[in-house]
Amino acid sequence: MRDVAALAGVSLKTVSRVINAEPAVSVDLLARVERAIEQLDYRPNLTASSLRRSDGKTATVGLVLEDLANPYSAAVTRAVEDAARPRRVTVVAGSVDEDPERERALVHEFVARRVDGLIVAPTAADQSYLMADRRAGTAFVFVDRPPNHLDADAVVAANRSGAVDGVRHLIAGGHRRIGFLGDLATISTAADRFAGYVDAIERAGMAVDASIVRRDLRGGDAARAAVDELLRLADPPTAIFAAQNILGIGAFAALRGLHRQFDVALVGFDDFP
Amino acid sequence: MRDVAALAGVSLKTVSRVINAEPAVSVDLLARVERAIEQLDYRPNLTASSLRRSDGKTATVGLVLEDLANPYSAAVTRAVEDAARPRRVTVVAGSVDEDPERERALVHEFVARRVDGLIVAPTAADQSYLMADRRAGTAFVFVDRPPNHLDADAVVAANRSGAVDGVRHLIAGGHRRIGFLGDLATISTAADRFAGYVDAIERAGMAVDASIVRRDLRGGDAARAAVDELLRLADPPTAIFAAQNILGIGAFAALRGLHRQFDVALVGFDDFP
DNA sequence: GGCGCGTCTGACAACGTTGTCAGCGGGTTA
DNA sequence: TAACCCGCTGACAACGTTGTCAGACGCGCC
Repeated sequence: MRDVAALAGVSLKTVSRVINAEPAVSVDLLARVERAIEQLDYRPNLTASSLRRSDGKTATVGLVLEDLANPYSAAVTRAVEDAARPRRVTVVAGSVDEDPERERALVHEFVARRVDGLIVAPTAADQSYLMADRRAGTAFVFVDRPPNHLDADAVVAANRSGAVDGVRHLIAGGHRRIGFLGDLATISTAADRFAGYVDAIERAGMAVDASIVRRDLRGGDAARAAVDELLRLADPPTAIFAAQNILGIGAFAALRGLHRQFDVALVGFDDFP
Repeated sequence: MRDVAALAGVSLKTVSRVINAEPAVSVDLLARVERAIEQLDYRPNLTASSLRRSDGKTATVGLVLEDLANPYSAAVTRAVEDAARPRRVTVVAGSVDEDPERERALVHEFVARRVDGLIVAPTAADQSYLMADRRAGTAFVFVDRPPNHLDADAVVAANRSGAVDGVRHLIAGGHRRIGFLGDLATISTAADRFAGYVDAIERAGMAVDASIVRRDLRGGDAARAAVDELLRLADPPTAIFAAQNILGIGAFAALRGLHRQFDVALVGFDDFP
């Protein structure tokens, strides 16, 4: 900026005014400054600018998600980007991989970069550690799962009622033995979906059979193995409710591998292409 | 930081030394400062720090990709994050959506934030506009497609030979009429893959039949419609080569919709779950 | 001619941090 | 005893920008 001011023969402040499109600049100087900027390929330094600015805003939001490569996190990232773009806000993102330590580290890294707000899919059992940061001015919103021990806004799916609907659909199709595949029981969404499964089964006057329930499955391969196992039981399920997208993909692959994709019903929570 | 220094009864510089783990601090002061940091919930300001630092590094890389929600971009984002994490580097990312204007805007936004380097999947027909930024110290690497009119490193797939392999596989399966589905012909990877298709067909002593070639397809729905059309031809293809993941997904859906998934062969470039 | 007002411009300090350098005290060497 | 070095500490300037304020100039009015 100094060079631009020198080349245009004006003060630093005038260059700053041009860059921020402040009105009080004569057309003459405006043109001179713009030419100098062009000539020198000057690029404003946003970090310096947000340091000095009175509101201290960095026009950045942080995204702390499960795994940027998984379709759900990717969709959230993209949706946040679309909301941020017209507001000229930039998105920084990181993956937690269900590691509470990593969640804290990411949050603190983003706070150190002074993001204006943070969108977090919580993994840790306790988010009260964010209290201090919130007091210091960082905004927090949670997504996918509600925070624990912290009162804050959260955007979550209708986990329980969604699972009820899915299982009812299978019951309506005449199924009486419906297997369940679920993620880690400690994850609140997984717990809610399982509760919905139990609900639907019991309200249909049936009992949950633990032998065809597989919880704490991590990843598609685990789901695949679980389905292989369920179908080898003496009294195998005729339908499967997969309570998460990756598990649904794994279950589908298993059924295809066994050429059973047309006679074993499959309903999956979440979506995938 | 000022408050921490005051509470610990030391100078700003000493606090700075503690934060940056510089060795020349007595254990006594170290403990006092750490206690003060703890007590005040002090969080260092990385933007101010990188402004002052001699190397001017921000420990940030920018990712300019096609669409953060698409599996390819998501996988790249995640891979970059995994490489960045151990180096304590943060990732900022944005979607271009094949819009050259957007590519420039994103790059300039990231440069204004003084990212240390940029990883770009180029869309614009000309990347020479980056010359000035590169001179100014930003590092550039390209991914998925090579840059145009700019000499820089790029990481790309074996587009041509990969397409040759895919089509040969179909030929080896006895297919003589192989349909082609391709993305915008202006995209270099799409052009290369089409060239590979032509190569394989011709080297097998056959001729490319333009009536079963569909290029410039955007998105799964377009691929679906194209397959519907191809299979209604008087002399329909017995196999389809889909030169991109989204197109492959669309083609697969179309075949299933027509219950032809077991008699029309399908090979797709790229991968998806 | 003097005054007030509005428009434009620049000098200066400040944002939160780190690089540089000088100073202090105490031990070691010639 | 003098000279020197080493470990530790803080004062100060600087990074690139913007907020504040004061000044210069032109214009219209009394």
